[in-house]
Amino acid sequence: MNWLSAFPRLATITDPAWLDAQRTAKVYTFPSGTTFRPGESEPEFMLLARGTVRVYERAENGREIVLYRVHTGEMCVLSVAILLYHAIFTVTVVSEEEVQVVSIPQATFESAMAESPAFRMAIMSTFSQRMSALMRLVDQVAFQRLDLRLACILGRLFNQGGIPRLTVTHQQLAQEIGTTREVTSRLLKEFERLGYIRLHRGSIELLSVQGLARLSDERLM
Amino acid sequence: MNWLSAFPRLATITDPAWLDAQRTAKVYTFPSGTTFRPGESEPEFMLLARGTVRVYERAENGREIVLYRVHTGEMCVLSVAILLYHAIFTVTVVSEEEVQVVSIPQATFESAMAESPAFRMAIMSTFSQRMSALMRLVDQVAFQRLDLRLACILGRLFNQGGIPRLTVTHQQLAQEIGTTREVTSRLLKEFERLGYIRLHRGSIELLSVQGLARLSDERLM
DNA sequence: TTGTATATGTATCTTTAGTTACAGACATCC
DNA sequence: GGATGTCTGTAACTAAAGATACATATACAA
Repeated sequence: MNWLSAFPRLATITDPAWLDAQRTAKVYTFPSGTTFRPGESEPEFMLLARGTVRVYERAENGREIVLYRVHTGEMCVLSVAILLYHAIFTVTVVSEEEVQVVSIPQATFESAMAESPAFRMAIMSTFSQRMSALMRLVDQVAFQRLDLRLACILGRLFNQGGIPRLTVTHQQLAQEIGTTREVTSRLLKEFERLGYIRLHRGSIELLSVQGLARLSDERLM
Repeated sequence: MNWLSAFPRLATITDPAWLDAQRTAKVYTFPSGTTFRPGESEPEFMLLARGTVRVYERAENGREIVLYRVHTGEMCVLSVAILLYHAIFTVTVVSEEEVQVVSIPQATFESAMAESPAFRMAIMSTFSQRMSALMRLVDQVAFQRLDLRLACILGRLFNQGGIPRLTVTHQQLAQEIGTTREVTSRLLKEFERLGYIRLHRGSIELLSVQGLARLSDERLM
């Protein structure tokens, strides 16, 4: 049960049904860029032991918007909704790096849900967080201008990375916020003109945290 | 337990903990237009025994967008998220008609969650449905033009009503889809010009289902 | 070195949506 | 009837975002 260490919270749960479920788990490794279509394969409960996956919607014309990410140590609520309620999603899931996916079969997952209160709570907690994040996202997309949303994303990414240099293309940023590459380039250029960032091929350098923050902090992240 | 009849699914559950919770329930009646701020009052689990409430986000400038509605016989997942995880929401909830709200205190709700698998499943099912609806909403807002979204809403409302006459103001429709009254009026006028609807003061008459459908059916509801 | 693929820059134009600023219509309550 | 409030119509303007159409630039590989 090597993978368990990625899930500190779940690792403390000692209910027999959950321990049982652990034993039936299979661990798969997928390379970066693997796409998953929720509901296509045999439904199993999925957890992410390593890496990050991006959950996004894609429009007919190819534009995309990121709904949220699942990070190391998090659970996939989509798989829960599909398992328990045959929910249907139009989203795509793609790994952003090499990922280790833990997969637990329906039967033992359902036992764990039924018999382990702590496991249950962990699942529902994730549901609840995703819900509230999605609500905020609707608000942002409906009412926030693109430049502010872009500044937000940049701020968050710089923050996560820890270093003042982001390895990301304009296209990727566009797909993050649901617009096109050209629009993103235009906005980024404007940020550069204002002295907040410096643009390089394939990466962006942070010059002024304050500048970006002035834009994005006024609005909620 | 008069109110139970509004919840056919929950009424069939006979687990003692849930029966217990039922006994601790209080029923309140609120007039149309009552607004609730999730997280403001003492957290309790809420169900809607009668009426409809609208859950929406409001921007600083007053514009609003509807996230979803809770109808008679449905449960409020916001109250669950707040109860169990102290989740924070920026949404507003308002009754659209006189509503009967069933309120169950934290203690007995948690027992029911812990000890009644069927009750649990009902809750999680609602979570799962709201999640998938919110994801589609993000997609719509990000990629769908306003006229299509308006046509969708009109189609749905005409359908629900059953009659070819809708009692709704342009302002209300604007607040449904996150835009302003003027824009809505413009779009409606265009629909009228195309012969799909006829506009009256405070109501809209359906002339051509096909017309609206041609607009909205191409895209998913 | 010469392709080839990817990434970016940018100008121009169009479309969509939001804003401003009223005018007029209708409803209701004194 | 007159006052008041709500609802609708609409023109004119602005702003934001999307689309089009290339020109460069860089990286990497053959």
